[in-house]
Amino acid sequence: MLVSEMNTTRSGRPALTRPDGTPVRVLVVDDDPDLAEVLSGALRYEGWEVRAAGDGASALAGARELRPDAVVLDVMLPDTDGFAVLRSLHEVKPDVCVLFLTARDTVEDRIAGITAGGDDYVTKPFSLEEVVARLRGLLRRAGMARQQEEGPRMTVGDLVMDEEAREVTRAGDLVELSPTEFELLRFLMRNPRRVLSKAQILDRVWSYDFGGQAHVVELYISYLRKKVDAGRVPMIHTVRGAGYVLKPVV
Amino acid sequence: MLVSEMNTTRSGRPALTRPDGTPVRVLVVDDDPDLAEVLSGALRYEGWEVRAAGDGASALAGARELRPDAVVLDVMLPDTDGFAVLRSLHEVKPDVCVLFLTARDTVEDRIAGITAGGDDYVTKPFSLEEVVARLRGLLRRAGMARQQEEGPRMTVGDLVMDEEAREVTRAGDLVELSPTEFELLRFLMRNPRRVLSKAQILDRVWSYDFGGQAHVVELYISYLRKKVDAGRVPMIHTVRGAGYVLKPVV
DNA sequence: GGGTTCGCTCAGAGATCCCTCAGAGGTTCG
DNA sequence: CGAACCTCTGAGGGATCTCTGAGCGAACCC
Repeated sequence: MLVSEMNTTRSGRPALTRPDGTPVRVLVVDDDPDLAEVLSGALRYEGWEVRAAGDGASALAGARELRPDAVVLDVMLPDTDGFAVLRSLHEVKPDVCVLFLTARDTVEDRIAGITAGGDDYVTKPFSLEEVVARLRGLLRRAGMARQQEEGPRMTVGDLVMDEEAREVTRAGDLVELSPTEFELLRFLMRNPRRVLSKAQILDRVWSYDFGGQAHVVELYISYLRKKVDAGRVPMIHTVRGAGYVLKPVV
Repeated sequence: MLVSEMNTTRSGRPALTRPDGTPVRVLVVDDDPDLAEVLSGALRYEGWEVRAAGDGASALAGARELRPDAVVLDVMLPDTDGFAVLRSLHEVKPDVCVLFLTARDTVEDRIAGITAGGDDYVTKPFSLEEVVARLRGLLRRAGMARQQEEGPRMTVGDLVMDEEAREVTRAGDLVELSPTEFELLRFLMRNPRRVLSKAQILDRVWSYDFGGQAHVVELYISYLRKKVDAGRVPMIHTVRGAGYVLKPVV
């Protein structure tokens, strides 16, 4: 296969593909057009084929047409509730993975049983990294894993992240991270050798409704350095005026 | 056999398979579509091939087509009762295993009749872990046990669980557990080194109609720690903001 | 070299998460 | 019918996490 024919993300990273090498297909269902747009953009950036819908009816129509591998589905929809849509979706395509989006106070309500079938959910407001990570997890477990680097393990130099165990080691030593630190590092590790601006990081790692300053990114980079680079050859580098890079030690 | 051809669960665990290596086939019969959906999802997650039916007639049709190894059968059905279906099922496939779903107040002699035939039952409302465990037990006893790790014994580090004897030992010492504690630990042991969220645990270990808070999970984790980790190197770890992991002591 | 911008780090307030205890209500079993 | 056990709710308290603000140093620009 020619390199030019290879399915890659816009970022140049090899994409998670279907077994036949074609892009993963995802349907996004949310009645907030802005949110649907942001989500679709983020998923396209992963190199996936995306289609959006605003209600249950068009979600079903979209599913019939696209035959998606995964669906990102808001639990609260104008016409029906998510659980009914889930059933119809499984009728259309029994092996589809579903990632539910729920409001924080809906969690205990109708979510019962959803994760039992292997599906998953995230609560609003979420970060795009989290949505992408969960989707990748779902797709991987469902067998959509043609990518070489497959398995829940990610490596940059001597830095290793096991997403399932939520464990990070540097040169074999365990590095304990808070949730935000973990997500930030995951984003950096998924984009090694590539300068990421503070704005980019903020957009991906922090929830979409975060109102604060880009200053937090500096703060969390400093936390990460203390834990990941502590006393070792640094992997996290500042590019003044541009952002940060994670580079494997040569 | 290639690794890629191996029949595995979505969670990556090796699946229980038929003697020829193909997935176990299960028919789910329940007239509540939500429940049938959740059950089917959970069984598919085990790596099994599942088909659902909502009444006795379509159950028979499904059985003729799928030729299932096991049937999960609601005793109360809209058109007939489960026992009539059972008789017809045995005509279609004499060696099929049956797991009955019964209401709490089902007459006792009927239950006695069920278990006499080597089949089993669970009372509603049940937890998915319980259904899956019972099915695995039935299939194992029926000779559907090609999996290496077969036998009713499960081991993580020095922690050993005998599912049939309902006995748990840590480093040889007997650990006495209540029913819920036992099921929680079984779920953890079936997913070692893998962070499980409170929602996941709730969906799997508690009954599908449980309306309470995820707070109970914390409580039961604390009970388990007192019994399993008591005075020893801890195996149960909290991952703040994510869930819990069971890890063998290194 | 001096001023300015940019980035790093410390300190601390407030929020959140998690653990544990105590006890009510239900169930089981003798 | 009573005792033991089990399950769950609620509250308190402690630990951790996240973010703001401020001070300081380094890099950049003239």
